[in-house]
Amino acid sequence: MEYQETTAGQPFSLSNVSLFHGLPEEQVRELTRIAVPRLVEKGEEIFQAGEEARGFYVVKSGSIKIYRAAMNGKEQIIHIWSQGDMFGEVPVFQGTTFPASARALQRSKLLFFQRKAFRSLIRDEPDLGMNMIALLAGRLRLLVGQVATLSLKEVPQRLAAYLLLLASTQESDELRLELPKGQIASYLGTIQETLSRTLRRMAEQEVIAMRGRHISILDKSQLENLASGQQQL
Amino acid sequence: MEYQETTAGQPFSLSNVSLFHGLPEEQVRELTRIAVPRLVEKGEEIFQAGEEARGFYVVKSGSIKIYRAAMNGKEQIIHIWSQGDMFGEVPVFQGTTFPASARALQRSKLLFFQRKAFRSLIRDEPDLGMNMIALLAGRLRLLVGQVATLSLKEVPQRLAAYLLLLASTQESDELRLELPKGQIASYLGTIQETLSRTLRRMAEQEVIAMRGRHISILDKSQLENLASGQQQL
DNA sequence: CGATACTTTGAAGTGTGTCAAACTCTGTGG
DNA sequence: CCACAGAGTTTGACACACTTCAAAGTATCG
Repeated sequence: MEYQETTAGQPFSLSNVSLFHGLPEEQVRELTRIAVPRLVEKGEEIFQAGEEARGFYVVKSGSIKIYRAAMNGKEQIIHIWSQGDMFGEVPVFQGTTFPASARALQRSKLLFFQRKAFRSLIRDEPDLGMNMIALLAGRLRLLVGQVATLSLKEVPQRLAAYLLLLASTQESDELRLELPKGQIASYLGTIQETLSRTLRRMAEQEVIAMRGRHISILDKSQLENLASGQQQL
Repeated sequence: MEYQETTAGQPFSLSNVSLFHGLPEEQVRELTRIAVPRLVEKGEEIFQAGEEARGFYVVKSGSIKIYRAAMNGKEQIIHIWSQGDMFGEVPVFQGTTFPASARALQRSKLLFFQRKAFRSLIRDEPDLGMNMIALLAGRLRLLVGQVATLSLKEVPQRLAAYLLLLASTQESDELRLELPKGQIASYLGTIQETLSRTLRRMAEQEVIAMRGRHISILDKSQLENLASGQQQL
């Protein structure tokens, strides 16, 4: 029996992975040859920050969190990747260890690419190199935004921005939170309790309505004002 | 009369720039041909976050801060670059606008590389592409660290880590702060007053001694414990 | 249906930001 | 070389956003 992903199994092919986009058929076959499948269970650790890396991953299905943990138990989620995204690529090109840890948020299928094999592919295929550069640049943009957000914005602003992001991703003002709220808090750089209280305040002011993991955006323009800091909660 | 930089004019050549490291003589000449020199005064704005980019820069001398500003006047310094570093490269490869702003911390000489010209060079020279990938990966590592630091560590921990970084860079336990303390605060994700108070507490506990912009590390192991969070201030 | 994971709420504590004022360097021009 | 202006720094009193700790409540899944 085939494994069933929580996220309905959209068709996956290597040529849909943006890292491999536009590559000639022949190169994609070569990539298929060197890719090593790996199945990880929900909650399973994939690698830890500081660990020596032997290669990187592409997500075939499921979702993976990239995070850093402090000794006091708090953790900061750096990013959440799902189908078609790569992760763990930094030590393929710079240094030897992973800068952050990775853990499966649900049962996920991964493809592992060995450092050496991949580097030799990239040498022969300039387009693959350019794809990689564009992806890394995009991640820099994201991370610069994250640094600024964490340091310059307060929790209500960050949460508002996050809800608007979800709305634009899901193309609807009726949102379904795909993650437990504790994980969302960790992504926003805060804790569960604070997130809960902030959501309640937003609901009290009728910016949103909330029933469990379902959130309705009632007043989008106010949410936008909150996100940009023009307005206080 | 030649312009005099505050940082004594170390010799500069394109082949010392890590982006261009290991390139054949011929390519370096081509780079020299397309590079446009630009002189910026202390405090001068080079570009703003959100602005359309036409290319990126390499620092020939001086120093440049990359930062994001909030409407309330607070700013977060993302990085400070000096001789041999590139900056503003993200929109060359992804998107069209700068993710952050850039301003000269002192009179600086820059080299500007036009987006289109550079992209055509990189297509012909795989080594240049690999250098770029390695540099971008290194920046991702830095930024991941910064996100984690801002969210997981308190000001004393961040400051301790910063002082240790300075000590290792300057290869001495007698430090000189190259920046005004307000700028350092902005880099650490806090404000001048808090930085001042934290430094005083460190001095009171005889972890450091401070005279103006000169700081002596008195107890390095305690500073390391502070940085790792094993110890409180 | 029961166990476990997740979420909410309250009360109290703490680190950091804000505002305002005084103080101290630093470099420049007289 | 001194005086001065402006930038940079320190300090205090206060406010407040956020975390911590603890407990109860609610979903969720096998």
